[in-house]
Amino acid sequence: MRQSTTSTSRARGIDRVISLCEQLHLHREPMTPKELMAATGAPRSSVYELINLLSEAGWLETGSDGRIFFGRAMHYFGLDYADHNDLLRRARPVMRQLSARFDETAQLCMLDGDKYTVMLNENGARPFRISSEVGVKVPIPWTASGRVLLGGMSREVILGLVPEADFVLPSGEQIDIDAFLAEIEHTRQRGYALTEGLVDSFACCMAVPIHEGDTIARATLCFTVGRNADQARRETLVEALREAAATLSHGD
Amino acid sequence: MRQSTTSTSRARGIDRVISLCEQLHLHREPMTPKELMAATGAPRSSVYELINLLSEAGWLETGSDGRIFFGRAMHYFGLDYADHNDLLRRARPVMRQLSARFDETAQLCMLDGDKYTVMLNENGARPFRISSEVGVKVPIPWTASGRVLLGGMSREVILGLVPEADFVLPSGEQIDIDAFLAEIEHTRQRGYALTEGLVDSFACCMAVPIHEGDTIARATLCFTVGRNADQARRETLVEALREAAATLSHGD
DNA sequence: ATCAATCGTCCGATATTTCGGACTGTTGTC
DNA sequence: GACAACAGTCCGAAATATCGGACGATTGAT
Repeated sequence: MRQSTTSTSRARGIDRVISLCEQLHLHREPMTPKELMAATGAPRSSVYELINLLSEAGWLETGSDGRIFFGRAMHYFGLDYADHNDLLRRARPVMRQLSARFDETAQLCMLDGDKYTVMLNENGARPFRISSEVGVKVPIPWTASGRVLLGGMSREVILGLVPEADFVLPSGEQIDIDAFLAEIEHTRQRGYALTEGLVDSFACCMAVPIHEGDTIARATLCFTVGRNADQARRETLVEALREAAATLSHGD
Repeated sequence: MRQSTTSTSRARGIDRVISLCEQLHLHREPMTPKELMAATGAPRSSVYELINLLSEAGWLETGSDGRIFFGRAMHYFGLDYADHNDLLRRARPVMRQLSARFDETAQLCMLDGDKYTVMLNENGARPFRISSEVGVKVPIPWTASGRVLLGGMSREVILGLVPEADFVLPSGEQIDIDAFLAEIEHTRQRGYALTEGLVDSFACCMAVPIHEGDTIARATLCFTVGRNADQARRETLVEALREAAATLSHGD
């Protein structure tokens, strides 16, 4: 996505549309026109005009409480995307099956800019589970997927790719770069990544790479710390993950 | 969606964005810039500028063949819509289960303007099946859902709501209004709609209403003509549909 | 190698859109 | 009931984006 501090004044109207939609997405909740004004920095009359234009096209809808959110058209467009993205389409049943087999959450993540993004999330039926919303973006070093990505990269490339701020965990803890590099190397040799209690103290994720063209994607299994703890079980999980990833990797 | 013959000259830039996305959705396939120029009627440089702006924001993506299609951002927005739409969210598991139980296609349709639109489509596992893409729009009189909708409406209201052209079936056959009204009345008394070989000679659909606020929605089961033919089986299907619809209907 | 056709980018005059603010209708307070 | 605050619409001067066309890059044919 585009920086919110877009200084360019080119195509302001369209920038407004884009930033309005991004704000809606970020809030993940319907917003009032007032909130949209504040969030986008657009003047009142412009926001209203935008809302009207986009509502007419079905891009936005106004709820019974007067709040604005995405409309049907976005549903259609989003499904068009998911249908046409080869990897996503093929991955859905695979990830669903993976999730069902172990009754844990299976995810497909893709790199989007300098953040990992959850593109598919299939939950197990377990009453308490680790789960994310599709579209959630997470700094590379926080994720198991990211550790797989960085495997084999030089220190310089890694430091260039990852924004400094992303080495600080949500807990406030600073990731030690040297220890991190060592862990990445370990991950690379092992062939899969494992994180425990990193983003959240209860989350445990395993990730393996998917190779498909230039797309940088990872398949992960997520569960709560403590589950699937013994080594044999973990081997089984990793093996299943690898198999899934192999199915999805393009043979070219 | 908005008429393609929008004569208003207000906010042309945004109109262009809207029409570009609508064209992509209509074609259901990635398009070249050239095709987009032709489809939207926008000048060459404008199309390129649009593509660049929207690509930068992740709204569009360029495939390896140079064709343009929706990008990741649309996926996020679409899922936001589906997550926030109460009915859709609750309906997904219900329709999935309905589909699984009979191994037929279950759909949730909503009225969008004067057309019925498929909002959820869960396929049975059967190798040959009746199915639609989410987002497909169908004239009211062609659908079982539409017959449920019109139940109880006066002749005048119905003729005002349904565009004249929609009384002509894909086969070219003209629907006789009087027979149609009689059938609607029959449908209303029976409590569910049944269409056989209407839109397509092999499609058979059953629909029941879902009551939830002002949203006009229907649950349907679709299968090929000839299947589920005997009366007892149909009763079972209808009963299950009614149950699903009751689950989804809001108790207010 | 040359040429033609196509693809994509860039630029600036001009036709268009934006946005401050006035206006109307609605809601809530005293 | 009077008033204030708010929500949404509308307008036109001023600020801006649009699009014709020129340009360079790339491809393909001869």
